[in-house]
Amino acid sequence: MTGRKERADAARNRAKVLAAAAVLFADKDPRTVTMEEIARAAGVGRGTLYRRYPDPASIASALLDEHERSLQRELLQGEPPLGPGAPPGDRLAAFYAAMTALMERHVHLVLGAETGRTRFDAGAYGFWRAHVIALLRAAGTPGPDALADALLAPLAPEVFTHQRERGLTTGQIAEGLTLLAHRVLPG
Amino acid sequence: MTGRKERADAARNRAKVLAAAAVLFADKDPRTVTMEEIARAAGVGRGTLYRRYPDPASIASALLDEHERSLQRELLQGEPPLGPGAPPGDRLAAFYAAMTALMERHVHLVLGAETGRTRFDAGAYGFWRAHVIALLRAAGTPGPDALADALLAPLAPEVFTHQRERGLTTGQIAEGLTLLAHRVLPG
DNA sequence: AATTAAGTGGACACGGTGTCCGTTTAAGAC
DNA sequence: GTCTTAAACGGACACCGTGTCCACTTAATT
Repeated sequence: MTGRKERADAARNRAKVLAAAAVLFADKDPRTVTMEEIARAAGVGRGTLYRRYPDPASIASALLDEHERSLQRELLQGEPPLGPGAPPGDRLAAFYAAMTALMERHVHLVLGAETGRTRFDAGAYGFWRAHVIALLRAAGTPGPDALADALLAPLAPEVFTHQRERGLTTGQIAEGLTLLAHRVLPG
Repeated sequence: MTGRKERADAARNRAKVLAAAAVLFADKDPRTVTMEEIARAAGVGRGTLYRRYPDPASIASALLDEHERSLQRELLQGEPPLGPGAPPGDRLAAFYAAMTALMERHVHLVLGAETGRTRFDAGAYGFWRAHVIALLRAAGTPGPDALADALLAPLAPEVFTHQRERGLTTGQIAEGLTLLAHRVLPG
């Protein structure tokens, strides 16, 4: 994945950076974490940081990557209702539940990974989108392209954060989305 | 609204600022418009700008205000299906259509008005939220609090922009939301 | 041990922020 | 019309983050 050979000092610094960044994203408002800050916390020069990552968002993405890939694998090859086999409505509900759970643990990173609209340009969004479109098609829903973005919108980290701050529990949020899934894709 | 008497020069500058800002928000990426830039374009000192507005978002909000209030009036007292009298599903669909139309004309400003999560703190969001909750209650939908935010999420300006850039027309977006409205609130 | 290419980190120029305060100017009193 | 005063103005200032550049260091190779 990362061009074959990595020098020992480079690997050491990459680890330091990721570890330091993980702490920062968790401790402060993830949107205010700066490159300078990460460099300082990691004990690394600014230039070194920029060599690998263009901005804080890409560092958060690197930290998030593993978790997202894991969920993507389950969607493609896992057990129903998350994986193939269950009716579309159930699969959508399961997807919502999984994403909610992922957010519960990693909102910091998702917030840090998204500077404004970055959300849609990231590879992950394309994956979720394709998945939802497939479910809509399987249910014969008209205009799946437009609907898919609408159905993914509630998963924006800002929405999740806002709901939690309003006093809603993760469970309540997931229940709301389950209802949504089953009304949109009855079955 | 603004403490009764405003001095002539103050009023003149306020007008200059709003006019200049309107142009800037329309011409460039609204999220990159800076206070310095607005001050320069308006031919006004930085201090003068800060006297009234704390940041570019508040200026965009000021420009947007009139349009939002107008829609709010229609929701409360206008003709059905936007105003009271129609079944909840139809009213939600009409609300979606109206918001989509408003975005079509003023995405620039909505994008400029929202720095990250500001969306939820703004007064307008509370209004939309209360409206949607009322519709959900009227239809006897369980857990309206959690669902309301989910149903409003597709109206985030970033989502709209993304959809337009993907090639969807405003009409297709509105159709998708209409379908969503009627599936969530059948009637 | 010598070579070399990758990696490092700090300095630099730039641009935006928000505040502070000496100066200007409109509005009301007489 | 002048005077007074408080509001409004605008530029300077100190600060912080950005992204680049390049002289230096260090790991890997022969």
